[in-house]
Amino acid sequence: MNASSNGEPKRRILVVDDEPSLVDAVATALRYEDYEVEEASTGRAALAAVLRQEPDLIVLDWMLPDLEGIEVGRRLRAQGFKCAVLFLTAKDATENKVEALRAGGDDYVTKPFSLAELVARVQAILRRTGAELPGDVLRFADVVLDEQRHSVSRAGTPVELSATEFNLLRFFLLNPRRVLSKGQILQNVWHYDFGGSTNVVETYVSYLRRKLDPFGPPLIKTVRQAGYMLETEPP
Amino acid sequence: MNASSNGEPKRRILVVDDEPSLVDAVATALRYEDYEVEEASTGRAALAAVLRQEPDLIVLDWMLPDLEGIEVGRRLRAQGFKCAVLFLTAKDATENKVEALRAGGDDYVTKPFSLAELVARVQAILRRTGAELPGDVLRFADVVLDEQRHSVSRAGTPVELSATEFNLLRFFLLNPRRVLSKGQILQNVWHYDFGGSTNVVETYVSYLRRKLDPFGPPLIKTVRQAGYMLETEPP
DNA sequence: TCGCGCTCTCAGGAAACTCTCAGGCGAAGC
DNA sequence: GCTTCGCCTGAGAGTTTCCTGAGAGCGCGA
Repeated sequence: MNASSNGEPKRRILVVDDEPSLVDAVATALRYEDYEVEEASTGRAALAAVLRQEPDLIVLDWMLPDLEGIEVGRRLRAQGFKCAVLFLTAKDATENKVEALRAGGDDYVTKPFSLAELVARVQAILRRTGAELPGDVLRFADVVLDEQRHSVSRAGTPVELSATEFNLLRFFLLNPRRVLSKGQILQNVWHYDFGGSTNVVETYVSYLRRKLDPFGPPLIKTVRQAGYMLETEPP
Repeated sequence: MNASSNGEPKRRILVVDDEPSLVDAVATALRYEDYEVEEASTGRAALAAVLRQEPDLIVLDWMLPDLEGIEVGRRLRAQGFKCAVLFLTAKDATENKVEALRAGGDDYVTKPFSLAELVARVQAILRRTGAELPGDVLRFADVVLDEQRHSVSRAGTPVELSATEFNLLRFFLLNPRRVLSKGQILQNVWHYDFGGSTNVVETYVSYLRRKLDPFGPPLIKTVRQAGYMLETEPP
């Protein structure tokens, strides 16, 4: 599994070490896992890069030409950056490990390390950090609805929906591949106990189709005399 | 610093290992750091203890008499427990480490380990998990809010805020990219239990926008019928 | 007591949204 | 082929929601 196979934005990683070949190897390995990687070779460059890139994680060498890696970590925390830090250290003494972790590092790897282990650690940390990510997310085909952000996108493109449109789509996403009668829809989305014309439903289905279909094949199928159904055409 | 010096409830930790002396040593060290610690010696006992205690973190031996530690971790995840896991493993092969991390464990320590290191790791993990706890500085995009100095700046320029404005912005910064309903905001910023008029919220959002937006793109997006959200426009 | 800043209410206006209506189109049935 | 019926959708009126200027009340320090 890579970092963005499901349409989520790539996670960003900053790699900081003064040895170009090492930075290169690590960056390549991480890019292969589909992360967005930037590189820096000094502590100050790293601080600047963080401001620009806002990475989710920093792979940070313990020994840098200008600032100690640990000092870089401290300054970031002091400025309110919460991103995770994975220290690279050549020293093997427990003392230093403890110091690194206390300084706000989330983990460390002792040089020399295998790329496989480093990548695994990175993934473990990001899985943990991933709290920012999906709230309650509903998906169907290439449609994503995020309840916390009240946002909808299709095929990666954000789509603006009004409140009623949003609720209607939400109801469809909760019942994919099932025919929903207009009565059911009225009851669940409009909270009408009953009565009333079902034309509102038709109108709003029309709105949804107009907003969603430009980005892909039709999603909402009408089943005459029965209702509507969220469905993708079989290829 | 210990776990509850600031009046927060103690964080709970469950220690699982079949070697009593080890459990004892670890538990004692953690209690010394002011965590609330329970102990278990088998996988099944651990599962039962989790149900009872709902710990924030589990220190889990890789090898247990009945269930493999990793299996305990899997079952917990399967049951929806999200608490962090720190594995204790005697095996030193990278393969196994990688497997553990991939299995959803959050970290691991190789036996033999020093208590100092273990405690440091525990604290590092809980610092992450406990991200809810307000740090000293909150940041979103180019907005920085320092709780200690009670100061706010955007794009480097200091911005003067009244107390209510400050608290409102603080609440937004604690919940970035999430829609906050006016009711939620009233409850958390104004501490109104009831559903009075939400016009105050609108007024203060207006104030915040007036003070913050001159320095950059809009930050607080209104989501009609739903609330407000701290967000930056995607470029 | 006065002045000042802060908090909050109120109300007008603008914008967005909801829903109705009616004409048109296509499918199903005769 | 023709009719009937159900569905689609453009237009627009009515309603809701939101924004914001103005100002009253309050507390605090001078």
